[in-house]
Amino acid sequence: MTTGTASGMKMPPIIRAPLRQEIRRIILESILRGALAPGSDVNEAMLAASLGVSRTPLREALLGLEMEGFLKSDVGRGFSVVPLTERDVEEIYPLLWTLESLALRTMGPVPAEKLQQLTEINAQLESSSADAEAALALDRRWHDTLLSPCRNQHLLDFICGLKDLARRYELAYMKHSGKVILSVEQHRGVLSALDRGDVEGAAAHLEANWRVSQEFLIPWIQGQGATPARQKAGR
Amino acid sequence: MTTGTASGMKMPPIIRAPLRQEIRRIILESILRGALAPGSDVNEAMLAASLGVSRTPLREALLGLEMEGFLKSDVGRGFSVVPLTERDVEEIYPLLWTLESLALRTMGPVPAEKLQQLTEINAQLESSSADAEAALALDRRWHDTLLSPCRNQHLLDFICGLKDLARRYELAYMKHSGKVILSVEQHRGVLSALDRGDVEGAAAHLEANWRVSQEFLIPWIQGQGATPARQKAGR
DNA sequence: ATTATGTATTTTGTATACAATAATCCACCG
DNA sequence: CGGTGGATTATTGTATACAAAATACATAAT
Repeated sequence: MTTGTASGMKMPPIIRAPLRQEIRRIILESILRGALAPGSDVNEAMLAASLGVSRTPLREALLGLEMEGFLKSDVGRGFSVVPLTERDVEEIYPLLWTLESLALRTMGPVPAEKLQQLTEINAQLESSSADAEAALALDRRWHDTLLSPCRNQHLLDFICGLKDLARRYELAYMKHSGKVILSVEQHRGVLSALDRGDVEGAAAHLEANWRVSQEFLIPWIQGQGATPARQKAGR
Repeated sequence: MTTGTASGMKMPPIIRAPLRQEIRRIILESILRGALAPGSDVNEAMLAASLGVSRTPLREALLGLEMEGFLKSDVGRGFSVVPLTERDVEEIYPLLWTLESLALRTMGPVPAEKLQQLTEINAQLESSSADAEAALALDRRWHDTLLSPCRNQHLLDFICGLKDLARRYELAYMKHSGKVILSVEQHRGVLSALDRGDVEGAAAHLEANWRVSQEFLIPWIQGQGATPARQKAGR
């Protein structure tokens, strides 16, 4: 008898992740944190060397990030980080509130236990609202928890991608302005509407939530002027 | 004096497309037509050879198609065509009608000239409704024309990807059943609503349009039983 | 001094090579 | 006769190599 993966034993299957996935995570983090500045060019050889991998899985990761909207590529000139633009903000947020509302409306009533959980997260969010980084993480957790009963995987994937795009703007805003966008009030609105079974009302509050963020970002990014465009790599 | 690209002459910039893009187009077409059967495995070496390219740009194309939802990949086992499932249909169509409605509502009033164009395309659609392939192409052109004034590029990209996903189901349906899903009536509904400036009404008709397609597909795919699953490559 | 031009260097896009994992086949055992 | 184990082959995932194109640089001409 072998001691290894015996029959009845529920071994969590050994998960091997492709290199491109880990690379993607690291690069995305760099983009979100601004380590890879908006507008800057990506040098594949350098980046590959600094990550200790070859260009093949690196390029696979870069192409993925291009499809998600973080990078763009021009033939013969390679990849560059897409700039932060007012237009992007005006495109992304309506999609977010529309799709989160859709998820909320189509996923059926939220169980009471989940409401409890959401109230709790929102309380944490209220107290820890000094630290921008932590506040964003909690805000995200709140939304993810809210929509976790949604069975539409395509929809959740879209929302997830859009949230990452939005996160870049929110992080940049908070880094530059030092301010934190607070969502506690809107979250409460969503929860109280859900509490009385008013899904449409909850959706309206969700929309308001995203709209507030958008309305913080737009004047700020306008104030930044063409800054992101000027940061366009050292040329 | 040189005869070539003189100064004032507006030369349309020579567009070089990366290989992966062309490869993507060809493979997507194969998937839509069913040449690459739902559930079947993709052999990279063979496919690369048959296309006359190396595995590098081929894999880049495959990864793109995976992100779009046409392929899936398991580590160590490579790519396979995702099966046709009822669940997928139930996920994709609500997204389509929600996002097309959003585009319609946010893009402002449709100019009269566009309405004329749309009426024309719809007439063509009505007459050529014998040929399934042609009908699908015209239907697509109608929707694309309708939403062409939309300025939200992210939104249009999402819609485009979803339509490709939907097209696979509709083509499969029409190939197997010989029937054609007709949208002429719903299109007329959209147009007449737009004609009287009723954007919300138009959005409702648009939703009805997609819903009809969905309701054709669901019973059919249920009838297919687990067929797509059984077609799962030769194992 | 400034623009044009030819050359060197860098960098991308694609092809090939290699190592590790998964599938296949066949002999052997129960 | 079914199933199990081990070698063998295929296939993937990653690294490296190479060719073409773009950038940078130096030089020459106006």
